[in-house]
Amino acid sequence: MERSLEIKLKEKNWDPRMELDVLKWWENLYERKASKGKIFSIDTPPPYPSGRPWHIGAVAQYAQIDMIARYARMSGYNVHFPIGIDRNGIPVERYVERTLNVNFASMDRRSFIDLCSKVLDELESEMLGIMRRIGMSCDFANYYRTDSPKYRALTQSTFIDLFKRGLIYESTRPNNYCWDCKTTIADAEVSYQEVQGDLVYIRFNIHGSDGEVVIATTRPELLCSCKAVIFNPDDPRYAHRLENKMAEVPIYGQVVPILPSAYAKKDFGTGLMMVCSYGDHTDVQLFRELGLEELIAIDQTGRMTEAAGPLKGLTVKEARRALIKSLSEMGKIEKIERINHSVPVCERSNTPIEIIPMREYYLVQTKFKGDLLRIARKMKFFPDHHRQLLIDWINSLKIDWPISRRRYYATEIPLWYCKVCGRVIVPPKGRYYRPWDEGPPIERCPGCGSTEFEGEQRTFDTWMDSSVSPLFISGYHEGRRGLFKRAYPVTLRPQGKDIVRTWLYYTILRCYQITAKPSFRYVWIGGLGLDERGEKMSKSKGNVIDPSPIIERYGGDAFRFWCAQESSLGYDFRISEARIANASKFLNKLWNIARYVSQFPIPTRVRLVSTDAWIIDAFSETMSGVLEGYRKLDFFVPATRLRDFLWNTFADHYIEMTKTRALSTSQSNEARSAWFSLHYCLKNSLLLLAPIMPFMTDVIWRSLYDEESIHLQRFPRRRPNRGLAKYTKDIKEFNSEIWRLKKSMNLSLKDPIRAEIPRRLRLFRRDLIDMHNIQTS
RNA sequence: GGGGCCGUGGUCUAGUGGUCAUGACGUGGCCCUUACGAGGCCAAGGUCGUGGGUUCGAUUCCCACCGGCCCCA
Repeated sequence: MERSLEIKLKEKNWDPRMELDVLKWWENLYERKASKGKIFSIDTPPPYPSGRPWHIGAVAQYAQIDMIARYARMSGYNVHFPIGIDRNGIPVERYVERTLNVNFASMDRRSFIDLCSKVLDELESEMLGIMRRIGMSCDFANYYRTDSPKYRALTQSTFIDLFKRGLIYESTRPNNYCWDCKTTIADAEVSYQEVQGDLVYIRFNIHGSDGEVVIATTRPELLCSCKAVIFNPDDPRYAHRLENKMAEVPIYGQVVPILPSAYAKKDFGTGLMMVCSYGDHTDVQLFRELGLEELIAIDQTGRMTEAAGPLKGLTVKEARRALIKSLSEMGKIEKIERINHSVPVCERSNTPIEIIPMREYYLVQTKFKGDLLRIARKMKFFPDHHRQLLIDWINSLKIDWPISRRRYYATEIPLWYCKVCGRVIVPPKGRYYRPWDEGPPIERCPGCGSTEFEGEQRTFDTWMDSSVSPLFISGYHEGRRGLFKRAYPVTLRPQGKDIVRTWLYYTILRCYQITAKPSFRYVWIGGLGLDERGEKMSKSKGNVIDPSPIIERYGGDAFRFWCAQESSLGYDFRISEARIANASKFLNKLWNIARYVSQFPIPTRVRLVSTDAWIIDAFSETMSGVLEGYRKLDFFVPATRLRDFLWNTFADHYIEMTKTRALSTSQSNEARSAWFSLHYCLKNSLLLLAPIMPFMTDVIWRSLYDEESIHLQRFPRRRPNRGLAKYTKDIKEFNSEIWRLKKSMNLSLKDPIRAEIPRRLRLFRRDLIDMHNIQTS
């Protein structure tokens, strides 16, 4: 039989538009061959549609999560890869307020909810479109929404359970309050911003004497709520001298104790600190410890209260300015310093938060710290060192989790109150309740028999919803005997390191409270996508990159390959179009390697020529590194190892060394051995690259090797090693040497040259002679 | 103030207690070489942040410092 010289891959270059046909061909792919293996379930992060464009770093993370799913499938697991969209909470409300110029508080609740829902639908479909386009293999047909009645019913059911078990309580205590969002927020939702501010040095008279003390503060407007002054007991300036003394607060005139406390920082300001309700968390702590009586200086609109006397009705900023003016007129200001300090802000609106006592519901969490630390140590982390992020956060918890919010687009707290006796009505779990819009599930109050009820107006912190995603995806709400029994704990939680203290922490807490088990076996923590200079992307900085045009230009595979080879697991990575463009060159290289190989028949039985045995060994060596990288769920390793092998060894050296044999028209063993090895390396490389570059590998695979998709195949196993990989370096050096020599002699690469083949490379003598057209003596 | 990560040719990035430290981009030169010019070959370019210590030997381990990023208070 004469070998046909036909190249099976017709297109000279890989065109990303070819991916669109592949997408169509893939429809219902995994239904064709359901795996019977063990369940590998992935708690895919439900992305939050909070605006356009979607963060390109997030898209990169989803691409990597898809690689995990594909790797697990090709390793024989029965992969559960759901996809949901997180639609609850403040971000969308703020997006609606901003883009449509409305305010939730001054709108009909139902209309506002409709607006949010509509906006979410639009943003959601764009995100789903991008996910499909980059080749994600999650279960799009059954995608879920966290604002669906089914999901919200689950959130409410878990709340009802915990409420009955006494893990939920209502209490009035100082809380982070954002007057801009008009709601309480949890510590996890507070971030810090470095700002310039005035450090005001205020003179206080010492009561009953002529002496005075100077106190530095950045919050002079809180003077009215000052209830104590503290100094550090180790501070020689004040110890003994100020003990048992009282201070007179300027303007307001209250006389307050001067007390020793380790909270006073000796080197800040004058070392004296005024304790007010409430400037920061230290104040909260001190009021509690010293048993001081709080005075509310700032109200829920961010304005000064009655207690502030002449400042009443002013905003915090106005009050600060006005107070400084009065103090200085009275000669009570020693000096004002400009300083940089960090202020706590609401992470949604960037507004400085105020600490205001509010009545809110709390979920008990502090007494679970020990259990959660145990779980954190038990779960396997990829990479391991990111476990510390979780442990540090758990250790830093000091108060229970405030879970009620005064917003609209969120899951409702499913409670009613009897208007007469105030009894709390808890509904049976199982369905979705909206107490602001519907009556309670009972006719009469079991306490007093009244028929008048009031529905709870507040909603949940959105993390109350997100934190039960492992229960939702494993079918907890459909009964504990079916899927749930096999699919929980969930195998893997993949997510970004920026939401360890929220999503990861809250999930572990909530699922432990409900199931008494860890929610995951493995936790995979990805790094953050930064801009090309290594800075965080943000709309205000103007350095965001829209993923859509980039993916359209370079294709899903190029995008995926880029993000796999961009940085190691868990480390932040930089994003720039130039680097994506560069990564895409490898696709073209692989395509052309495959084109070249595609012209040869695929022999089954051959006696390997030593050059061919060498490349198979070199490939085996690459493969073991690749598989190890996959086991660590770190795609940097497989991507870079395979790129390096295919480009810098297989194409540059092996293909060139074997062209004479491979392209001969004979059916000799020498030719067939080369064909076998060319196909062997290509075929197995395709399998190993399939999770990273699902489009092109499948196109090549189906053109050359099989009618069925590459994604329904198993990963290759290692071959026995003949120990020839050690020659790789020598071969490359020898080839370089000859190329350099020819260049220095001004010869073309085809021209004959006189040279000796080193003894070390005698196994490859024939091929080296043919490759370089060497004339030996 | 505490914690984490990082500092490698102009830029970005691997990596290792031990021969000439990886690769990419960029730069310069050469090349129609039976897949690939989105390519091939060759070349220039580095005191592996600074200082000290452990060691026969450190870019790698330890300490301090400087610088960057992130998180927490």
